Amino acid sequence: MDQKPTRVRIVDAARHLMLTAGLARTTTKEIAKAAGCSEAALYKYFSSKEELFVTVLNERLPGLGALLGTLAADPGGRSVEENLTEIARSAALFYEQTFPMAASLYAEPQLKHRHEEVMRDLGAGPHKPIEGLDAYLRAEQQHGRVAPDADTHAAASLLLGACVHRAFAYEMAPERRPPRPLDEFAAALARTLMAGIAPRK
Amino acid sequence: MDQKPTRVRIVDAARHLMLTAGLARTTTKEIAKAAGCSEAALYKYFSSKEELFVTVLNERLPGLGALLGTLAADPGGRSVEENLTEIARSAALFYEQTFPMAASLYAEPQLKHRHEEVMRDLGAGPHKPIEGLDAYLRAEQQHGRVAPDADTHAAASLLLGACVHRAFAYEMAPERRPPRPLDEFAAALARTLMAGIAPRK
DNA sequence: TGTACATCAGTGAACGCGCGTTCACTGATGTAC
DNA sequence: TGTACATCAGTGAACGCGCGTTCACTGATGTAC
Repeated sequence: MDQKPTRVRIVDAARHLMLTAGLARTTTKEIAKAAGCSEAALYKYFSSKEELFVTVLNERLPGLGALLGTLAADPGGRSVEENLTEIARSAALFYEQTFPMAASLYAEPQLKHRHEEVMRDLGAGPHKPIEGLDAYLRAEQQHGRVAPDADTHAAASLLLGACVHRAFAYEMAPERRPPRPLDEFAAALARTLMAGIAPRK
Repeated sequence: MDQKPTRVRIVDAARHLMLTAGLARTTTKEIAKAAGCSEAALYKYFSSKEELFVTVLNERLPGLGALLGTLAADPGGRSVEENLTEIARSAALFYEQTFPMAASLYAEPQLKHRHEEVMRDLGAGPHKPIEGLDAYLRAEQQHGRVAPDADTHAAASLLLGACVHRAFAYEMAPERRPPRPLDEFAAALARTLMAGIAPRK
């Protein structure tokens, strides 16, 4: 059982600390300790701590785009409401993981700005899932499974917004659990939203 | 034109820096400079920097509860959709102001934890607006202006979530403006949501 | 009124500490002959 | 095969810096007699 390469262990350690300890407590010393190497070793692979952070953000943050893109191309055999439930579930899990780290960036405007530049060049960003869901809903509109006069952008904002809010309000406050389990929450959002955008019979 | 008391100038300066410069760049030196006093003066009024921060968070963050409480007690002469539009407008403005500062706390778990304790003792917190809006919607349900089988909690999560998400995705990224102006956004959310929870005729 | 003292908001300069970063170095592995 | 050298991942110890905090002090104002 030989170890992973040092570079990988460093990025993993940094990511783990950023998620659990908060950006401010993620120091070079702590990263090195968690990665099992010296602080000096960090600088063999990254020119600065900021570059290491940007690497973590770009290499190790999961994307939400895949699921949304797939659905827009092929809605599958399920109803719109079932798809929306699944999207809400995935989005809530995604934001639970991602949100604390993204939020941290508001404390370090310089780091946030560098991250945003990279995101923009990649065509990514927090507005992308909205656009993806919007595209999916418009595709369903074409198929007549969503009312022709429905505001798909508003609907996308509502659904994903509720998932972000859940992460914002209830994560990292371990003593206060969300009032509803994830599955029930996702289903309720999809049902409530669907009632507003379903085609009139 | 005599000045405001030093304590007030310190808290104002700290708040302003937290909002504009980010938590990590809000140092005692910068606060003192902005308040026009010495760093030592900070310690005449606050026992530590953290206490100053907690003071700012508790004394100077606006609340969203007031509007929601008023509406629950007295829906006024307007339609539910009009009220929801107004709520969405207020909430979006509120989160635009508040969100960057609240998000900063994710970088400093210790500070975040202290803030949460105070919030809990005050009975406040980010889940409260949801509960307030939920209460308002249930009141409207009593009056027959919201469908009896509507999921009011899901509806509240959707509306306020979309407002948080707007702040999250588009604030502090000055080059990328939100795709829709605030008024239009708020109206679209209210209309889309209302279609789902209005009583069936 | 003048005088002696108490109070108190605020300061300048220094403090120790932990941070990100650098530097000269080591020891293992590969390679040429 | 042995020997001399090159390469390279990684290190221990130190560096300067900026941070939050403290301390002895000042100078203005209030108060007792």
